[in-house]
Amino acid sequence: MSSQLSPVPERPSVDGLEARWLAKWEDEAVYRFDRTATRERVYSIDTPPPTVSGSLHIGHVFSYTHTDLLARFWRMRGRDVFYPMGWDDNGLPTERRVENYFAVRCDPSLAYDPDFVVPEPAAGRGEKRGISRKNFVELCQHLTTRDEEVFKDLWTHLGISIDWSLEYATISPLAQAVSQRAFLAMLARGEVYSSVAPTLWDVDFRTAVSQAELEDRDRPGAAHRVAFALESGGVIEIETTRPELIASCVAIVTHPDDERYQHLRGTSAITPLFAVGVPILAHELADPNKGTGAAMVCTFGDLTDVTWWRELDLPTRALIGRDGRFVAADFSSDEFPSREPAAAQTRYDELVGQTVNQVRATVVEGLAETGALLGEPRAITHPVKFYEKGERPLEIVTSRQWFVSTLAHRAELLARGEALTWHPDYMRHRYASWVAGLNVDWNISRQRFFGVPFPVWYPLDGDGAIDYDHPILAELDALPVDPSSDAPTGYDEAQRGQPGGFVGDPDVLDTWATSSLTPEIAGRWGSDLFERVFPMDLRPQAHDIIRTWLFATIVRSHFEHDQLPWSHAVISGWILDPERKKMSKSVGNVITPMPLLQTHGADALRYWAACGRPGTDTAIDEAQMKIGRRLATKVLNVTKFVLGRLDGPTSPDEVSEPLDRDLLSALADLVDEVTADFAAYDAARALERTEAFFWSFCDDYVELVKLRAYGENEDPTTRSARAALAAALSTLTRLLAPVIPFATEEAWRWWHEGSVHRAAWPDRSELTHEPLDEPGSITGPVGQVLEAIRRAKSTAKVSQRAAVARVAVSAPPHFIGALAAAEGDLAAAGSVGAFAYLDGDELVVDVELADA
RNA sequence: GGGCGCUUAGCUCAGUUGGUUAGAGCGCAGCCUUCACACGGCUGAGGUCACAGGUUCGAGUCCUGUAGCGCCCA
Repeated sequence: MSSQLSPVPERPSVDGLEARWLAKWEDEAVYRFDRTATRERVYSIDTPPPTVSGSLHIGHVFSYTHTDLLARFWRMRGRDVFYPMGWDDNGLPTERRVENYFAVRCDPSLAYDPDFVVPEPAAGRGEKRGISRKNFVELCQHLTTRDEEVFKDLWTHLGISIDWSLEYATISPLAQAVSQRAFLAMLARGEVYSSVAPTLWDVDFRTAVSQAELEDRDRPGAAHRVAFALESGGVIEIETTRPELIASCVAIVTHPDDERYQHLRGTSAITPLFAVGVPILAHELADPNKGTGAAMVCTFGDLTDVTWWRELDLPTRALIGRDGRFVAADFSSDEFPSREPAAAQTRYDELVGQTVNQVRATVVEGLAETGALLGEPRAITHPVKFYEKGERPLEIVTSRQWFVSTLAHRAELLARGEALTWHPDYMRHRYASWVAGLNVDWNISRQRFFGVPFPVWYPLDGDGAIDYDHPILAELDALPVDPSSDAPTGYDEAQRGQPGGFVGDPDVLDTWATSSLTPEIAGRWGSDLFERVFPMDLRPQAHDIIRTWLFATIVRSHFEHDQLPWSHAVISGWILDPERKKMSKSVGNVITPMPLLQTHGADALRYWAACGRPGTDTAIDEAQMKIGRRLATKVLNVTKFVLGRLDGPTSPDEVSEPLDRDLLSALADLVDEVTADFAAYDAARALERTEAFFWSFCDDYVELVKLRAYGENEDPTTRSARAALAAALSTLTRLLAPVIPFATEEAWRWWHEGSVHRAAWPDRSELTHEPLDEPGSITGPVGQVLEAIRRAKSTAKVSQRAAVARVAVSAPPHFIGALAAAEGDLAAAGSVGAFAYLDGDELVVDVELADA
């Protein structure tokens, strides 16, 4: 049997432990989920699938370690831990990475090239080669598969206790089937709808984006004051930052209480340059203090225009096309009812095909020439909406999109957020304010390529026109489908695009519309596994994706399962660089984890991460990693020492000496506290306590009992010391195991068969019968006097081994009693010849060194 | 504009429901080559708890306000 134990090396080291134990864990399937476990026994984690096309940075180490600490705790507590890992590979970030990496772009008009070879990585910023959609998707698959290996390698080396047999990817056929099934279920229940509507649009990526993907950026702009002629004579002045949209103006609005414009309400104005009549209306959102208090409503300059357009039931005069350039318009039509159609047309035709900036310059010039521009444009800085990954301001383009109905369910979604347990608790406000601020339904259509297709086709009528009102839905057992290559049931592929035939929905789903289903994907929705793991226990994630991933997952679970997808959300902070600046690619301060891992070791990095409080941003700190490494080394060394003292098995029942019993009583309290900390999702606090106890165990207790533990094995005081050392070491090793899994495993296997990571979490019942007194009532006073003896030697600049002739202690009786109970140990540890005790209120220790 | 955090030793941070003299680690200084560990150990110095009021027998902790930093939402 002892051959199962791992040998204690001459000089223990933390170097090289990773390689040994990773292989062994894999071999022994230490982290394998037991699929037969019932829900009560399971602890399930909805792991964040990282976007593998993004760069791997130290922040990943941080947050994923936090989750692993909890996984390891619950596993040792006897729960069957469901801890899968997935990759969020579908979506625009991957497309962009593939485009840049290989210098290609997707051209859906091209035919598939079956002989296509994966190109060499592109060197510079050359012209991008067009390739077919299918070839492009294959290239995305190729690169993500490779990127995933890099991430997997990091998790593995960090000792993240994932069950790799549960790996998933959001572009996999499984995920596609789940996503399509969930979409169809929402459609059947009326929670998703398609409509032609004003949509936030990125003109570079040429796709719609959702509210969750917006960000405001401060941009320089100019307020132009423009005079509109009134039909009744005179003018009304408006102020706008987007004069280029005057041709799409549909109304002027003022605040209902704004008395300056009371008399004009209900009358009409004439747009400059294009001479289109527009009504002057009232709306709450018109700010009397902004500009002149009168604003022009265009279709569409911003989201407020959309609100005005909808609520005031205004016509549509859309001019900006999907590429961000102005499209043709007919100024003699009902859509653009110009009073001077010929002049307007001439003026406008000049603008067609131009970009927003070009049109603005031309229009401002025209306004100036005609005298409609009042004064010089006033330079301002104002927030402009951007797609978070985009480079040009978003436009609003009218197009057909699929929407998930969120606004109508706002109150229920807020209630879900209330019911969720947040760590830290204040993060719930992020969710609440996001949900409260929703102003459009969730647009899930993306006009892109590498994603999950909508499982939908549309019939074509006899003229070849698309009938959007009667979509043909995929059948459940056919999922996943790709409507661009699969024909719907009842149709033949030859009918694609033919009158009387069909067309596939050309769009793909928003990435979040699939990754919001990670519980269903990882849990194999529809199989028995799902019932064993759902709803999950834990959602760990960073705070920047509360409005996307967390929100979207709640939405889906609310609709699909009428419950929360998990009971706890642990929100991790960000990693800052050593100067406490946020890491970002553009600043160039991103730190990659692998070199740090190689320098300091996995346990060291994990220790640093474990010190970070939930939700708190943490600066990268190599000094802290060194401390972690030292802790790991100490575990090895103290274990080597204790094992060197043991002679055969021990039992806590042999712990008879007061000092030893007191140590275990204090340790029993520690176990309770640390267990409570972990159960409250505060691993940092658990570590802090454990670490403090561990060092005091090494520095004081071990030093005190060292000599006694050397004694004859038959001596009860020797056996007491040995049994206490063994019990304490076993307990502390297990308490530290989640944080430093490699060193604890190494030390544990020197005297245990099987993994510490499958060992039972400590319980106070292992350690103690009845405490003699308040825990610490002996180790405390003994420690204080030991410290005084050391101080005396340190002050006298002599070795700690130097002999002490006499120690006189003046203290209250209970203190003296504690010392007397451990006098032998204290004498041995301090090389003290004699003790003298005096009654006193204050502690006074007088140390008389022996002559040298 | 609304909201949420943060501000404690040179640095990074603990400090749960108010309760002796405010803690830890790092760094710094001094000492000790000790038979588990020099990738170590021992000891020490170091703080007006951002600021101003208030509640209380008592405030780092509770309340109000101010300032600075960060973030979320609009």
